[in-house]
Amino acid sequence: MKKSDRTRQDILDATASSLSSAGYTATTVKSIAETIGMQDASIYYHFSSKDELVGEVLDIGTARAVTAVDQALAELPDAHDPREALRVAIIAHAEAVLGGGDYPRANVRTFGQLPPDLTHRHRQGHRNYGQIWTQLIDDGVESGALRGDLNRSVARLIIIG
Amino acid sequence: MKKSDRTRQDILDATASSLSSAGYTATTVKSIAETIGMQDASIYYHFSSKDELVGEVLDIGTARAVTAVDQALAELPDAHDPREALRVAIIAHAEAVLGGGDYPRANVRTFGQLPPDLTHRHRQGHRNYGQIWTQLIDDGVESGALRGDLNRSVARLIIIG
DNA sequence: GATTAAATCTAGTACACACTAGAAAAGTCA
DNA sequence: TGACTTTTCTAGTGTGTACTAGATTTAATC
Repeated sequence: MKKSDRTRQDILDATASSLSSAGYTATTVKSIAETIGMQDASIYYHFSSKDELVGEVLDIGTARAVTAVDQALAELPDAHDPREALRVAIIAHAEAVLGGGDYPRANVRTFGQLPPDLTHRHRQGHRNYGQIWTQLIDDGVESGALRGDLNRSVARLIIIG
Repeated sequence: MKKSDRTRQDILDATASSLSSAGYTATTVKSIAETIGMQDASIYYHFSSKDELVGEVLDIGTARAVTAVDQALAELPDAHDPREALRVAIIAHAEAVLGGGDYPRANVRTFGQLPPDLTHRHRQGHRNYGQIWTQLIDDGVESGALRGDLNRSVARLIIIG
């Protein structure tokens, strides 16, 4: 039970690395296998398809971004300025995406190049993440800390791309 | 000599459309041919390879963006504020990229998913375009209209992505 | 209208890719 | 060790892709 877990992790790591630097198409099952010194067919003992593997990597990436932002917000004092909340959230997000390792970066790098199935499968995860930001922005507007006439969707887009 | 030019244009248009909406990988020679009611093999009478075709589309796209920005700048009064120049340039750029048709959009959509050869081939074109912006930003800084402590590379990145 | 040139089509090849089946090896534990 | 399980490998299949060769049709020219 141990060996399998380690190998599985190696596969995930190699996939995240390749996705984040080379994108979806250039990330082949063969190239992943080569990175960890395996035959490509052996990957399928651990994952039933390339897209299941990629999907898991992307899920981990969004989960990490969510965790990073949640944690940053949790560390705020109880009574905090909505602007301050937005500020630390933006920083946490940027750090996760830019410097937080391959998993969150894989999401950004492969955005717009995934096959329809994968795109659809992860829409929910993205919606959940977007929800956090919608809330932060709404808080800011309603408390008067942010201008009420800003386009909230656009603001969200600018922040999280 | 006439028929060929029209067909060639049709192929370019169909390719630009597909690239801008579906990206590089999903844009197959067969799908392009189908769009204009041809067999995929017939494309090769007009273009020697998929990448030559795609390359031409991308070249047209960057050329249009350059033209749009140049033209906007040319319409400024002789003595103009560097900030004003930057402003009209940004607007011209955004209009070209977002609403200026499939060719400029193809560049944005396929960014980061092109095969190495194509990426390399268009680096010069991108550099030239970036040069315009570097100049605009430098003008702004040197005339004192923009803050001198801003990171010019980052500023350029923010504007043109 | 006949002859030549241009343009497209039919019918393939070659290759890279995801993926499968079953044999072989490596690991586990009595 | 020996029986059993887990993991990996060898050797393929099928499919979609870019691309080619040569026949065939369509357009242009005399």
